[in-house]
Amino acid sequence: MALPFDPVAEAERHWITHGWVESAPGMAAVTSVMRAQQILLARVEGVLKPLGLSFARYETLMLLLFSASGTLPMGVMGRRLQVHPTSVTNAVDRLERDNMVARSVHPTDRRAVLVTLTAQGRERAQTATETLNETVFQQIGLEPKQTTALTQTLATLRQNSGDF
Amino acid sequence: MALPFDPVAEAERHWITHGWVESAPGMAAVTSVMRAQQILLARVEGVLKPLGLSFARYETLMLLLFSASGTLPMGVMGRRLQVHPTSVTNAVDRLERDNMVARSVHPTDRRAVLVTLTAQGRERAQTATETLNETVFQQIGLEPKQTTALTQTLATLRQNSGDF
DNA sequence: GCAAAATAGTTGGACATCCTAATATTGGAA
DNA sequence: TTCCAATATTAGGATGTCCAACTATTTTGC
Repeated sequence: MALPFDPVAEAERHWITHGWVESAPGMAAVTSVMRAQQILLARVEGVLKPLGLSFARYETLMLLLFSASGTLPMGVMGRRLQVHPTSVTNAVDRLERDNMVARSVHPTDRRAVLVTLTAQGRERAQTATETLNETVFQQIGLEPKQTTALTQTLATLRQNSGDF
Repeated sequence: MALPFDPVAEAERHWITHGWVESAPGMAAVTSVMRAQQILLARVEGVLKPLGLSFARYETLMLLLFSASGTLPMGVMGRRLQVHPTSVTNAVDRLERDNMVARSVHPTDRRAVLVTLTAQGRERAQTATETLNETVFQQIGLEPKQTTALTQTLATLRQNSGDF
């Protein structure tokens, strides 16, 4: 038996009690997203940690894995992942240190740095993905219909926030 | 016209291409939650930063605001907020330095530390909430029905993950 | 052509968060 | 009483984010 106590629902009741009725549903939704992210991130990182990866670095590897040549400029990666340039530098530093990617100079623009997936990085990305698929993505705690509905609703939210 | 490019949808296509069909919906849902959280957190922290608050410290203040006496032991706060004891210590350190809360010794259990909301902290929490309500919670980018559906779906996910 | 502006990436510093481990104090149970 | 559990703090390490400044390179505009 679970605890008879949902922090989000309780916060929503407090919001209504304080007269913030119109904001209560939005607050509950935002708080729910925050908690769900915390739960899912913990599960994902629990899988990745033994493999020497964080979620940020895993995303970086997968971006390269999905690119045709396994090579992308730093700037492109930052924009695709929607993170600060320094975060890309940081992630690539660690991945390079662990021999999962390699840096090289862009042939026609010597300001740019190309990042290439190594064989080891490719293998690690695939191993991580298989484990994530089995232990997290195939059992996120929702029925198939709810899962797709969640993705669609969040797509609307993201689109209305200018995410794409 | 928005960009014709949703990173989540693209990742889902890649998943299917690689034969990870059964995991694709879950991956899309998890990635969507991650991105949505990033977007919402940025909006919330944009409001809170000028007020000298982070989201974690805001949640700490609200927890005290909603308690009957405005006073709670550290341990209770950590469990309610689901964060590590050291994070509570850190948050309370900052809030106490800014005179928004005060520490005191528990009258009957001298191991425990009580945290009390100050008048200034109460005022700051209310100001922050009013701004958040107007600029974030009342316009999260979803219709009312979608908003409540999102909250409910995430409640199911959280419950199935043992969140409550 | 050449100086100025823009771009790509890195660096160092400041912060926030989480974790682990160790510590001091206190409370409760055998 | 003695041992074990609980409460909170501290210190140190790892991660990630953001900002400002910096180098190197490329592009732009006169």
